Amino acid sequence: MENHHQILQQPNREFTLLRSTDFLRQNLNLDPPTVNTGKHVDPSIKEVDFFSSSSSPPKNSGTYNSSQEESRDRRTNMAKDDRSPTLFNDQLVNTALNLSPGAGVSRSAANDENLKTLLNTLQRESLRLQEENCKLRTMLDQITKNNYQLQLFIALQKQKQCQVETNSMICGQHLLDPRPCTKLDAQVASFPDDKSGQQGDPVEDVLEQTSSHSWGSSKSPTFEKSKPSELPFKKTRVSVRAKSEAPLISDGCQWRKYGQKIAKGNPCPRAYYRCTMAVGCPVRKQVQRCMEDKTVLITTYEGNHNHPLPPSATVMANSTSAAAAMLLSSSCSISNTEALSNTVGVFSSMPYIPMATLSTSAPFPTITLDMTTNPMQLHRETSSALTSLLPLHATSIPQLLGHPVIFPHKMPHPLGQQQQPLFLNETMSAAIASNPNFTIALAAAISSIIGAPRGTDGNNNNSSNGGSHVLPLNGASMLPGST
DNA sequence: CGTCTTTGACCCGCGC
DNA sequence: GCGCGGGTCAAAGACG
Repeated sequence: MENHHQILQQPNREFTLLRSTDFLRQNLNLDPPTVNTGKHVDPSIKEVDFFSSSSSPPKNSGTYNSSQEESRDRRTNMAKDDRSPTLFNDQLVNTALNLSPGAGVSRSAANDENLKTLLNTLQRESLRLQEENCKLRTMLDQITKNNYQLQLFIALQKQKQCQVETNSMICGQHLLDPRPCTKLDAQVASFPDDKSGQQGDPVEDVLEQTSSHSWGSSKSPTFEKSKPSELPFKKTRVSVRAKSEAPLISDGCQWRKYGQKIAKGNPCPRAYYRCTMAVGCPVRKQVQRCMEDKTVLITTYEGNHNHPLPPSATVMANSTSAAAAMLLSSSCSISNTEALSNTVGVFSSMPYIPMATLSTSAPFPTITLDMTTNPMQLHRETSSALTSLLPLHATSIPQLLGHPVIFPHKMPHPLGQQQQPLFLNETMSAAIASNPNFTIALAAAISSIIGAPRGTDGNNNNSSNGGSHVLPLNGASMLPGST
């Protein structure tokens, strides 16, 4: 744009342009100053507008005699696509207008004809490039999406293969009671045939069942009450344990504190937060310090967001939702220790997968993701190393898991500084949120739970005994137990 | 002045 | 039925 102004501000060139206007109007079948819309357009303004912006191409497109309709359509599409607004300008400025003093644009019809031809050609070329750019963007998005889906599929296939091998080795030791194939299994099996996720992603379909639910209070008028049998995740929670000196870990969402209580058995107060990124968002969280280690912050989430999230918040939400989705397997049980332990191999190459504990002793089933037991502690000194180990693939995760994403990653935090109390917390949340392996691990863990054969040898513990089992997300050994 | 936090009161479920 | 504990509400104050 500045180039245009600079050019236009030079007296000689401005003169030339005005002359060119006369010619275009008189000899090139241009409409008179009254454009198609009937509005009167100042000729000089029309000239400036002709070179001004790609987002507002000249209304008077009389220069495109041969392909006027086609060009108009293209310009319309181009105007809608404001993602690459500079291409059109650059083409015109840098190439079309040979306005160097030596060029000597004259009033001759031949030169103006050349100018017209050049403009026409370059207009078409720029439009073609616009379209190519659009296509390439679409392709890139698709490739990114497929890449992550492929990662997940490979992980699941590896896990399944190991599981089959293990089952063949230990079939004499375990009584197999194959659980009826679930939706997740079926969809994972057909995963390669799932083109562009149109048929629904396996994890997404599971997560869709984790519909919005209340924190558990029957008072809340916002949330529709339904029977637990209808909403299996109605009162499931995902708890994240992380070391943090700050009173609140930043997870990319906007929270409003609505209460605080001194819970019995813990002198540290428990704070209650509600998501305020959208009206009526049912997601709530509790934040409380661990009584044994006050540097450990326990954040418990419940519910699914009903609005788009920034990438970090999206993956965080998806991760916790995926953890909650494990509870979908309440009809399943985990007894095949070896089979589940095979997931260790799947995740062994992952830089950092937190330990996940499923507790059924609490009033509500709770998945606890322990970020404190990892040798790589989340300190300021190690934050850079940590983030370097955690690729920022946040944009690909939500596509898989069905949550729309508005913001690209590596953008300024949309919530401002208030929600970023410490760099440590931002790093911590980024560690959770930006790690696609974490989500892969959770998704694979879901599959391992559902895919694992049900033991009937009496070793199973049901939920009534209040037991818990540790999912081998970090290579830890699997404790016997079930939900 | 609008937004957010604090905090006491209230409601509800559950166990006895 | 009563008491306890968890969770939520809402008025008041703090803050930018």
